[in-house]
Amino acid sequence: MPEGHSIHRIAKQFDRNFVGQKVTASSPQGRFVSGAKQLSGHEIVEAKAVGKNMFLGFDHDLWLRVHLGIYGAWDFAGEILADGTIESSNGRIGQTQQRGTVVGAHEDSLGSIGAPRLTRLRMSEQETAEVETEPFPPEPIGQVRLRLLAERAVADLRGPTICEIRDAQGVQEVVDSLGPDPLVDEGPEAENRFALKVKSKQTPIGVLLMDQSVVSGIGNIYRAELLFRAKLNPHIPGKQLSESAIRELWLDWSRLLRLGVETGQIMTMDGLSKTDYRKALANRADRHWVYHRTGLPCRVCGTNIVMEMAAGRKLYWCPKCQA
DNA sequence: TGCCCATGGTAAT
DNA sequence: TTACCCTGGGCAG
Repeated sequence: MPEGHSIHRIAKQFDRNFVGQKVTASSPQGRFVSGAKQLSGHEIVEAKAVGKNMFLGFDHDLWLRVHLGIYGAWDFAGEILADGTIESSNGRIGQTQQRGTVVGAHEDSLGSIGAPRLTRLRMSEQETAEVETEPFPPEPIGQVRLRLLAERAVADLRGPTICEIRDAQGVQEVVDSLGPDPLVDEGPEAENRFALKVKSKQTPIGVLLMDQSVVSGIGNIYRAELLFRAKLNPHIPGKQLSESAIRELWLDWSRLLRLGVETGQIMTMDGLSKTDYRKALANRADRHWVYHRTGLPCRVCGTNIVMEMAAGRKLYWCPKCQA
């Protein structure tokens, strides 16, 4: 269920621990045997994310395209470097109530990028890390579609919607079909592309934001939160939005995506006190303005948050703030 | 233990 | 619009 920020974090993870290495590829589950055979023995030369797609480049013009869909996840194990920016000011990471999050002696290995530690790291819509005690490489857990085994690190892919081999041109075709991603397409050109597209559509903005050919990486949480932050009624057709409102949406998405990549969380509430911010990082229920808050009072005006289906997904919004 | 739900997307209807 | 893919967590029983 990861939105764009998670995919960028996963690509970074590959960049840190796999780029420059030859891997042995296999499909323990048996559903990607031929693909794994093609990749096996090749060196990973690049990892990049565009929206919710991740592309791993191998030598000899081999590319792996992975889309995690709603269930997918990557499990990393071995001597891997993890990104510790979710560390909060009191030096602790994550929340001890949440199963599998980082605790105790392991904290410092995630607090900064330093010497590799033996770790197991699960990257999906949430991230969990723990000290690995098994011998390396560990037995695959669950239905592993693809295992990429390097000398000291291993990555297991489970439950993806898409897992396929392409060449560079095939990758470009996918990228061309996607709307701009603020972390890939920086600068005014990307913003213009987004604005032009939105301005040309009669479709409600609440639907457009979920359309990956309009803008990349926004999922159901970011959609609801972006609209609330912009005080926009989700039903307004794209072409009826003011130019400045559209550009502000793009800028806000850029901000939130960067923050999400930094923290590993979909953090959409700003202006919080340090205490509240820590609470929000630790507790999903305190993290959003409207998402998943049907019937609860709006955090700004007290009006009950409503829910309706839009683009086949649940959309949450405040009828007063977003009138 | 077994259901329901989920931060996606596609194909069939 | 609906069904389905496919996995795991939460929660009712």
